[in-house]
Amino acid sequence: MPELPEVQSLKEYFERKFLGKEITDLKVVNKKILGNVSASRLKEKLMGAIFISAYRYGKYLFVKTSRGFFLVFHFGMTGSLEYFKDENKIPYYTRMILTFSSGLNLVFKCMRMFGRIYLADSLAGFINSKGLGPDALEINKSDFYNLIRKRKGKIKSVLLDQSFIAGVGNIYTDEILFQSGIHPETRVGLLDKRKLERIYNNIGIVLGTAVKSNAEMERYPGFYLSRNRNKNVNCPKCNTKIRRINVSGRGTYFCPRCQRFVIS
DNA sequence: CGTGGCTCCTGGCGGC
DNA sequence: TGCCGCCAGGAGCCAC
Repeated sequence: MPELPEVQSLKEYFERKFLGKEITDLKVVNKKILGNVSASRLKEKLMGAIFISAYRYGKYLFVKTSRGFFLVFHFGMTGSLEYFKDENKIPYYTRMILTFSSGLNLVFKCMRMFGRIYLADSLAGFINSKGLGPDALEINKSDFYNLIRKRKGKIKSVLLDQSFIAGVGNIYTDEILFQSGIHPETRVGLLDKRKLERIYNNIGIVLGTAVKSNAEMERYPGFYLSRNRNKNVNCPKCNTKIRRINVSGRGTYFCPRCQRFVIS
């Protein structure tokens, strides 16, 4: 589930906790989480290094080291960061442990093993190698129009595509389309400029609201659909029963009254 | 080349 | 009670 807002709050967590301390040990608990680097090479590169700054792009967290290269986290569906001090209190699903000179241990945890850790020499090079589009909070309106005009298919599939814009996942796509009053299966070619503008604005508003709420759903406004995902509740705006369908293989929630299907 | 569908992965949960 | 199958969902891969 870590989409842009969750990764932003992990970035801020990383900045508060793990910058400026020397790395004294590294244990890869499960090698499956390694993307483009072996456990031995990762250890060799990181031992003695210091994390000096953190960046987020899309759903990726980049941490710059004192040696110039970056450690990159991708959290997949269930990835997260935690720390422990007491060896007896290692979190569940710990896949990698980084120990600092302060005695603090940083944990990359990931129940479903979709998360990955990479090394990168540059931000631009890594972003390019993944084929990521512009960050969802950085793209300007005219670029958004120009890029979406080149796309076909359903609006939800396009918003989910990280090569279109980076950072929006399943839950926030549903929220953006709910707040925009647009059916998730609407073909993008059928969206007029007014509707595209509504979607563009809601990308910024929904993600911005989530970031400000530290990605804690219970703090989202009452008229947000994502607060009650999976809970079989009615539409917070019109009290119609929320429907669940499949769009590009993803569970999709929408209000059939607020988000009417458009037929060509 | 763009798009859609399948697959990976583990655990929670509903149904029988 | 215990087991089966579905669902969760980010993204890589492949077929068309």
